[in-house]
Amino acid sequence: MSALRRPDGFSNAASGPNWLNTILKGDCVAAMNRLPDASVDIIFADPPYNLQLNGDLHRPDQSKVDAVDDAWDQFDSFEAYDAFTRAWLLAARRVLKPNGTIWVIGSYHNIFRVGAKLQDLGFWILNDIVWRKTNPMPNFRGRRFQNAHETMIWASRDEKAKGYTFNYEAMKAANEDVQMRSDWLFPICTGHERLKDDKGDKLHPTQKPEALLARIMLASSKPGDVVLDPFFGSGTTGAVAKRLGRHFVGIEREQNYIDAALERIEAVKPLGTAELTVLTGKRALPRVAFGSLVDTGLIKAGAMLWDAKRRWSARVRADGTLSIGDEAGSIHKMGAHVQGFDACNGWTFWHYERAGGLTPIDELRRIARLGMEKAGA
Amino acid sequence: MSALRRPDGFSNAASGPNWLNTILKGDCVAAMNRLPDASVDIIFADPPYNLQLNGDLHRPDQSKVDAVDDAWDQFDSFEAYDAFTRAWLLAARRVLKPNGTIWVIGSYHNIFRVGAKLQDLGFWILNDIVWRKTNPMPNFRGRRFQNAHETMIWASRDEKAKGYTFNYEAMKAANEDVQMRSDWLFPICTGHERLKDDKGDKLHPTQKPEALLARIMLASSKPGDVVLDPFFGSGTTGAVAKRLGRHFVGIEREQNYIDAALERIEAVKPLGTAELTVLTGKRALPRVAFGSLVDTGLIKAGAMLWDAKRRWSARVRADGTLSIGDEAGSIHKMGAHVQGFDACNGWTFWHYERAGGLTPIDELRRIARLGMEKAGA
DNA sequence: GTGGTCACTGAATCTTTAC
DNA sequence: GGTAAAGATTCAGTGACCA
Repeated sequence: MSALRRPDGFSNAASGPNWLNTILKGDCVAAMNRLPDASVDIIFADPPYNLQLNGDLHRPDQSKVDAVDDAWDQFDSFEAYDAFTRAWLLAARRVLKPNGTIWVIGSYHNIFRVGAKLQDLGFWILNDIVWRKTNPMPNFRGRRFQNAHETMIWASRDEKAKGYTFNYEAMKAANEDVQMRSDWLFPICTGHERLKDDKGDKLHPTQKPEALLARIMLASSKPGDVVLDPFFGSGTTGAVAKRLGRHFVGIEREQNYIDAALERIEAVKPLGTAELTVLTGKRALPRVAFGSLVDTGLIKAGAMLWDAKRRWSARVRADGTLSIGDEAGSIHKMGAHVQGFDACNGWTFWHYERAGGLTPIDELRRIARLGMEKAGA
Repeated sequence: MSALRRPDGFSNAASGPNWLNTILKGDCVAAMNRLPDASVDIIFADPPYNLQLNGDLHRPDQSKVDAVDDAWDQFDSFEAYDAFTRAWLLAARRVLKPNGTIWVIGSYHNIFRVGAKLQDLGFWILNDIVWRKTNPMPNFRGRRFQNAHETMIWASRDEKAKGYTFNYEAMKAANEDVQMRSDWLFPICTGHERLKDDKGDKLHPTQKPEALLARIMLASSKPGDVVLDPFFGSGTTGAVAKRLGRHFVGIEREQNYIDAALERIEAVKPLGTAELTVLTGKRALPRVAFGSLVDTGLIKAGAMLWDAKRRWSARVRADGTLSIGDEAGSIHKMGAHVQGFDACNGWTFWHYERAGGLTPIDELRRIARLGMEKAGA
């Protein structure tokens, strides 16, 4: 294992496998093949886009656009690009945990090929996410629409993997309490965040903004998770992972990018547990069994419950089930039963009498949780 | 040709081929195969998204694909969808004019496969456009991001086809005078625009908003162009085409959709010629040789020209070239020369003295064009 | 410090016509 | 077909420098 020095500041510096929080040098497929099966929680991949640029492009002021013409972005054909994509996706799939997810970013030049190959290999697309750029480069010749976005695909390892991490509440809380949409707005990476070389030019042609990676990790990983980036480049994934209390594994071929990324990551200060808790949003609320409400006396065995319009009623039994005539079952089952539905949230369907009106039993659950907090549970 | 009755209100009702402004009933590949080569200007296609093959899909040989519950595994399903996509894209490519363009809309379920196949068949992607929905359906389970957009691919027939229509200036003017971006914001189709069946339910599951089609046609077609929609459905393409002075050809298999679309299109009132006039830029104006300004006396041989800041000057020669010291050449060449650039627009770079100030020689070109108009040239 | 000007820059599949 | 010439074209920033 050609693990490089591990940057400072990781709590597990002395523990964990030797490839954790390091940058592996070399080809991404070969490097991934040296990692164990099912060893990473999420993968962020920013593969070559295969831009297929022709000649030079000049701005109206005659200055030349600094194009991405690096050798690593050159492919002979779509077939060659597809073969490359298939190879690294296969390697990535093996190292991904069964409930892990993968993110791939691209533009219209490559993203359709990547998406099709993801599906071919059995990955299951969860969302396509549009990164809308606040400040994209214009279309200088006025021959197309301004290319103002890039596309990310978020996919689970396979269709049956339902246990992937999605911090729904955290995303909602971060989005003014409405669901986070599939279109995200961020500036491109400029200013001081953009790494520069000795001459003051951009170090890497396609450095991604940290805000983008932060949202990805906050949405789809937990503190302590391992994030793999097979096209590590300037190390944005590693920097954000360290700040957010995740572990990273980077793979990169070029030594100058590795050096810059290590230095960058070492300078990152991890957030404290308290700050991370805030970012993670609402903690998962403790589950409350309806029966425990009976046990603790919040509601008494024998009490009557109604739906909001008093069309149906049920009696609370000592074991925490409801009975209606001869039938009995959980609050959910019985709510579904009377309505003729397959499913029902009994907490919001059933109500109890209080001060002459009806109150959802969810209120009792809330009270029960307050009691659990006080108890330090 | 199984052309149906042509809706009223088309100026060419008595002329044009018999398939113009009609809906062809049947399979889209078979129907397109009955149209002539290179006969349509743009194609808008909203193919089935459904990868479960529930009866909507046919193989290229017209045999029906078995429904979902059968032994078709995922890979076979994707293969069948790819074959279907390839078949209709090939047929579409033949009927598209050399400088025509195609729009395909889809979601993450199918758009990656469609995009890859477009590239495989030689189409050249110009943009991918994101339709951001103002009012998307929420994600009810809270297990993914709200799927708040759909993706459109805009492609020319092949890489070398540079003569496609793109009304850049009109799009820019419609967007607060900055160039139109690749992310568009529109509501989904609801309210009175949404066609209803006898029971008041939505007639078609995926009726697209007219605003979306309007932007597509205003951006990439001219009045009088022919717009083909091989998955016509409720006829949004036809309705918008008629309103915007374009011709349509629709293909649809289900008679109830055809009936509804015909009725809908007949009710549309076309806009007048004046309202349809498209803002054009300098590209559309007649060319003027600088020498002709000298010939007509708008500027005199021997006159001096300066750049806007009077850093450089040049002398007009009788043949319409400029001289600076020993060097001479066109207004463009000399403008580039003094600045050390490869290229320069001499019309806006060089200025002449008027009323004590400097005016671009482009003003003289404008005057010359006015004279050409009066002369009826 | 403040404000104004100017130079520079970003994953880019970026022209049209005449000869 | 190719080559050469004409001529059309940019948005949201950041940062340096100067008054």
